[in-house]
Amino acid sequence: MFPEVDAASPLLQNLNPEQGAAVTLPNEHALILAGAGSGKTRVLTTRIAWLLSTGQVSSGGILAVTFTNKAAKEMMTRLSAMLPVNVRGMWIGTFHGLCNRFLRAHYKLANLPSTFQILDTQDQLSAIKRLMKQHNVDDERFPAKQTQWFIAGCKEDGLRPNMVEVRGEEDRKKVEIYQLYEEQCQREGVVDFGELMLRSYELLRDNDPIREHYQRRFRHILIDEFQDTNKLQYAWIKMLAGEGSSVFAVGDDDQSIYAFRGARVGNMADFVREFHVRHQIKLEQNYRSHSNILDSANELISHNKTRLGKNLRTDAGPGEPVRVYEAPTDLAEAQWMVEEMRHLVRGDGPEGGFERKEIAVLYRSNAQSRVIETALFNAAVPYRVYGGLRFFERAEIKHALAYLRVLENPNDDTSFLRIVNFPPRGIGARSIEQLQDAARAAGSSLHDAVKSTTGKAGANLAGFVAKLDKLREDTLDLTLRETIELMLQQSGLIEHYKSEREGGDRIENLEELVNAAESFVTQEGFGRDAVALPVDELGPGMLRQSPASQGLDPSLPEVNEPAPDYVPPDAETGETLSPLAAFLTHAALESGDNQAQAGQDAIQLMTVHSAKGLEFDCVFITGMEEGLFPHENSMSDPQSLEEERRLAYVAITRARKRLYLSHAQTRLLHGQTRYNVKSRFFEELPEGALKWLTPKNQNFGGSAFGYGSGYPSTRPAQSAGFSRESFSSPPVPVQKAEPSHGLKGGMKVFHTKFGEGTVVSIEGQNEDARAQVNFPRHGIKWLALSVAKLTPVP
DNA sequence: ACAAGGGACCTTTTT
DNA sequence: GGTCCCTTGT
Repeated sequence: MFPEVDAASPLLQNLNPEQGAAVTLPNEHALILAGAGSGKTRVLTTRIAWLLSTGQVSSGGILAVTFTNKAAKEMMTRLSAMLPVNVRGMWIGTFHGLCNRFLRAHYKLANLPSTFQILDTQDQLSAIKRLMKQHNVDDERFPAKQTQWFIAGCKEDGLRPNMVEVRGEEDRKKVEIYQLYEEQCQREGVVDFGELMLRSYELLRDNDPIREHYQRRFRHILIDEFQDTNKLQYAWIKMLAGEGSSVFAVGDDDQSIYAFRGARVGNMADFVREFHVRHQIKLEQNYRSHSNILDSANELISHNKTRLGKNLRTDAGPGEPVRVYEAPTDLAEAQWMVEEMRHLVRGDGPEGGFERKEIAVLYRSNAQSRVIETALFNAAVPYRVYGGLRFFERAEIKHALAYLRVLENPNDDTSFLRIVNFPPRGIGARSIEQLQDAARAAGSSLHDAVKSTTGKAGANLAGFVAKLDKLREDTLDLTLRETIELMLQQSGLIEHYKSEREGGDRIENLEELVNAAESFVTQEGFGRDAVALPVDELGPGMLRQSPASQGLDPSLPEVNEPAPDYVPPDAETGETLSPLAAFLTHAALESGDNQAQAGQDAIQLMTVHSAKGLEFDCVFITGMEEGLFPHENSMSDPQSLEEERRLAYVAITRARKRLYLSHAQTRLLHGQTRYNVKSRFFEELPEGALKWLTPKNQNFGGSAFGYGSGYPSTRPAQSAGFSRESFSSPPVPVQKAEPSHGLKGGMKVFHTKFGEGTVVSIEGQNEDARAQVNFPRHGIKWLALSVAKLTPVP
């Protein structure tokens, strides 16, 4: 009688055999190795749809976890297109979003106030700085950034202060700060991102009825991007997986690029071992790229030693070769690219015209985007840069949110400090110090300590708090929109930015905040993630889903699941958050879209990291140079070098039809000209799939310093002639004798470490070039020009 | 109290 | 080169 394959067969129609096998696996733990472009999201969503439509589980019995809000949304959208199911009520979301939901439902058991707010990375850093100042921690020896990294790292490993191994004085101090930080957060009723995970995990671990309840409830746990899970997330999954649950983990070890933030690829192997996984399926059929691109990716990644092993294949045919370009400078690289793009967009090549939004420029680090932006800007080509500040991270928005947070929770000292003198109202550092002393003495929040302050400073502070308290009262009966509007007026934010010269954009953003709140309340049905679970969602009503009663397609089968014998106490109240609190949570968990002009047809610029999961017809990977890609900080350690290689693999597999790899001989970085050798990754690509647009080992004539004094914005584009095969003409003509570094004996040069010196002699060519330089203070040195930072001094 | 200027810093990023 | 943070000057 089960599974009802007939009912589900339309779902399976367009799947290849491996995908179909993955979707219809029995109710046991499974690991799906899903290569780039192999239809991973499709398999995940179809698996859920298949489980539901064959009556193996009700929608309440599914837990599906992703890393990003975008991925979670995508999953819900696709799922609701496949089945008439209420995805909003389902437990589909990000790790942090779901943990938030869980903690909201059980805030008492988790020892949190019902109004707890979430600290983002910025908030966390300022909280740590404040704490360190208060306890006179030497910020030379313990930089706040490093402390933040330490605390986040501990939490990712599931370690509370008392569990951290202490080896030496340094460690002891760090742990002490960690301890103090925890106490501060608890006092203020705030949690950071790591805390959302850790506290959820601990509640599951320590509370048997709760754990057993959720274990019984979630029959199927599906994890996306499993290679990116950290130690704590893996432990959390283990807690939730009970006797009868099946964990369906989907991931790609070759795309693991987040080790630096705690991701453990090893979780995949651990999962297979600890869960006794019997079903492993590889999805190797790629539906994205032509084979020259895929062969390049396969060949490159085969140089990694630690792999589970996987080879992508395609039916799409070889397609075009991967084009490789070498430029004399980063500026020339950018200009060549812009010229190439113009042809691509116009479509005067063998391929038809490409849309601009189907062309992406990828780079290893954000600093590289500037030259490219300059070139695009000068050529009047529309472009869009990903990354950077997002909406809810902008200063003016953070200020506005801080006002709202203090309304919601007066004990939130981080927010209080952010706004106590913003806009300026005569409360300076001295007053704030006094207030902090008073608060510490009384063991209270800053807000509550105000009443015990005296004098002129006290009067100012009292005035501020009175204003806040009045605003809180006045907004009690208002809608979210009205609350925000009143706050914007009363806080003086609008007025302050009006008087500022550059304040126009900021005011626009603040107005946009009102819109964001409005659409949050209406469209978003205000905050799936932020609302505590209504009791029926945990009760029998949810577990014995009755599709008809929800207005759903009655063909979804009834599921016979045991009614829960236990309902968690917290959930009984059916308590929900105020719209304001819900909105604040939303703001913290979903930092908002990157940029406004999303719909525009523009060239896409982003780091390789942010390109993960995306695909484009045409991809330029720029700055393929030693020290940049692979990054210099990752070159010495074999492990991180492998991660760099995976990063390159991710970059290559973004391209559907056309791929360019480029590098420059010299590059202006941090205000210094650097001589870079082309990336070792070029040697790891199949020669047959490549097409060198520039001679493979050429030597550029002319001075590399020709542009050193500043970027001439109107440098003539190099590409005049355009051949049918490739749009590019050879770059700067090879002129002859003068070597690429442009150094000559007798020249005065500047070195960052050794200062000014005189070139004595030069030896070797290109990457081997070395110069003998006489430094008055350090003597005569031999310097490898590909490494040393030498700038000519006029 | 606050604005303007000097100096160190500088992978990758989501939540 | 650009940003953030701290110091200095009014």
